Amino acid sequence: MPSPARSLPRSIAEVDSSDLSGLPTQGGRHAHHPMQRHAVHLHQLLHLHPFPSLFQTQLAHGQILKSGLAAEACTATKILSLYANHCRFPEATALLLSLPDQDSSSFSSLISSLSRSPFPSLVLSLLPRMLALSLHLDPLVLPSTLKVCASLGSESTGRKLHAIAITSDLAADTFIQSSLLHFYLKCKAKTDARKVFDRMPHPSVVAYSAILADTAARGDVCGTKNMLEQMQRSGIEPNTITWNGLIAGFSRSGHPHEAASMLQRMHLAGCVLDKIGVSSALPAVGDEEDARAGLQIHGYSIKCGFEEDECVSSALIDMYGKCRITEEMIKVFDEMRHRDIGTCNALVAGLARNGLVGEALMRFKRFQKESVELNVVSWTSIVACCAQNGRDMEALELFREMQEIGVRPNSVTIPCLLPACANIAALVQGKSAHGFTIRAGMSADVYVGSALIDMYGKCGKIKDARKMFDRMPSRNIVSWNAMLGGYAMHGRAKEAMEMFSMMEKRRQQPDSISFTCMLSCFSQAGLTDEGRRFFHKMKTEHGIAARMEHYACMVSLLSRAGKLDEAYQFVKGMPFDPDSCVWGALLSACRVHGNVKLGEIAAENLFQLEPLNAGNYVLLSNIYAAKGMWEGVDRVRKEMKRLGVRKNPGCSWIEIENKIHMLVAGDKSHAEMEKIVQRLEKIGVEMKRLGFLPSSWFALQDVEEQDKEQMLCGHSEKLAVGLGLISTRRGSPLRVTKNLRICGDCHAAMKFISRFEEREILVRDTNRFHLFRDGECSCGDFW
DNA sequence: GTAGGGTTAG
Repeated sequence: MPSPARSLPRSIAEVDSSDLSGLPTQGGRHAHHPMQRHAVHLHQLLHLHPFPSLFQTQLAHGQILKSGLAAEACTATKILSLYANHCRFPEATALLLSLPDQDSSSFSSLISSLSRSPFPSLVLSLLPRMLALSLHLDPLVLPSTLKVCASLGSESTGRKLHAIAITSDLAADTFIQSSLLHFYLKCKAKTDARKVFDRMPHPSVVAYSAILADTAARGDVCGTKNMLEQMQRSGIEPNTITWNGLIAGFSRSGHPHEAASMLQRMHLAGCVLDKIGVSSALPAVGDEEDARAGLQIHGYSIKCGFEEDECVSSALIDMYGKCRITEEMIKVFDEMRHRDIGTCNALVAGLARNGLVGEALMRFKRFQKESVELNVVSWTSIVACCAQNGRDMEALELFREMQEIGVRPNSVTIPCLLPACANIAALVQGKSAHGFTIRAGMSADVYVGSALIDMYGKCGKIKDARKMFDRMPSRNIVSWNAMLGGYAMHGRAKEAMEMFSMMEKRRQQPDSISFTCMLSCFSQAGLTDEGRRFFHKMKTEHGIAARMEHYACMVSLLSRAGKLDEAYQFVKGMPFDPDSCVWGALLSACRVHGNVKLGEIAAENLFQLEPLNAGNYVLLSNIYAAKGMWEGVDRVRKEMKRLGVRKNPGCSWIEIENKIHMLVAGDKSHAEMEKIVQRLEKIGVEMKRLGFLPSSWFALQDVEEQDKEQMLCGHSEKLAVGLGLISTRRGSPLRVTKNLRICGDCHAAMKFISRFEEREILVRDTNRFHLFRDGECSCGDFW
């Protein structure tokens, strides 16, 4: 016998007949003819030995290949089943397909094993051959085969199996019916699923469970309840699986109250919640309000000893993350003895959701160090985490790193990454991600498409955004809103309105976000009456109640058009307390229009709501400075000092030759800083000479001399333009993105630079795009 | 031989 340590042949062809010398022979008898000898060996090996090892199986396989004994169906079938016993499914499949004579029982038995193996997809390589040979598939194997088709989404094969079931008179079998039902539900062939169900004379509890879980998951509350009633009327009681399916379905479709009610009914029916029920029910706990229910379920899980189940724990982690109970979330994770990748991912996502980027990145790096096999979900989570928390450059870097180590981004990764490109207008990287989606065959994905529209829009490429939109094979409300948002940012009211009419024509219902985009667009474009009309239309024609962001847009719309008092009246008439966005819109308009009185009211409210936001103090201070009210400036500055509020540094990005450069106001660390400053100073001299004196109207006035000089050319957007000027070809356009609103001083300087240097400059600030061309700005100074 | 669970997306 070969020792187990002996290395296995690398391939069947490598097995030599001399390898058989070590095998036991029967009573020392040796056959003389080589063919006979092989046959004896094979006989001994396969039929007399009780449990041939994998090595022996491979030897036998090698023998029949060499000696032409392959025609012996019985031997081949035996080898086939031995391979299956040793979980060598790919070899078994290849062997069966290579046999000249194939019989239906070998196919059926191998398909049956494969469907339960880690290689269910191999079933799909056997089925076409079997169907082509018109071989009969064992009816007992049909349900598991359909299950494979369902899980792999192989719709056409499943449909063929349905036809076979009908022609072989098997369509009345309850198992086959339930399997067909499940198959059509999985393939989202709703009508066919319903047909199968309706044709069942007596649906079983399994069939009811499948259809109930699906109806609940589609959010059809009424349909689910009716079906449940019908089931009970026909004398079939739901079991644990039925209840769990209902709970999971309602949780997923965003009906937490229905899920809770099912949980209650389950309890009343005497069914005990198992760990699958726990992990199905937890996702229904969506926010702080439901946290009590979540805590109860956690207590119950501890009592039952469910917390060691990875699914239960990751559902708990997710629940605590959504309820913003982060300490408990981390505790659940840290107290687990065995963590799987799902739990690690849930933790990273939970930290990300709560803005704990540093902790998320630290944990992620620790997982890498501990050789946790991070998958595409883990990487997507950490990329999303950075992109959602302003760490855009790190998101891009992580995206690069994941590909470098061979983790392939999927159609979720891309919509997570693209906002990072959009935030810092990293057009080259965004385009490269676009290229990736085309190569990966994701072009039809509606989430990917919508994220690309958003990215192109925010990178200043509104025409490319529209091209993307027009090419999408299917669109949803997100796609439409991305396009509307793009037009809003570019102040293109005409196009936005055309888009809106197109939505109405194509019966795409606008949602609350669509109206936010429209109102913001009208605000950018200064179309007060249109804005008022849409605000009204939203409620009367679409039944959408105005939310905080709609009020903020209206305040901005009115106040930027100079109707400050009307804006203030509007705020006072709001049905709920205005938030910082609403007061913030009023305060920035007060700065533009120099209204001290209203500015003080808005600022006072903002200081209450967000005492540590430096931007509000700076705005108020600027309003005072513009009027020469130095004691006001001083008061604000002292208040900032008292509270320890520091100015949020201005930060701009510019992309030069595939590389994003970040410039921070007052930070001189960029390698080219000396040249940048020289260039800007030269421009400053020219501006002075030609009478375009930089107004220091918008800068904090009462500052030390050194700061004043820094302010003159230290603003980050100016530094970025300076860098662009010294490092790109003459005449080529510059695109700059800023984390704050562009200041008046810079606005004037950009106009000058665009003419003096003959450059098109596109600056995106928090609000909108400003296209500077030949001394003018697209916003018509309405910034 | 058929039905139920956790993690990434505006």
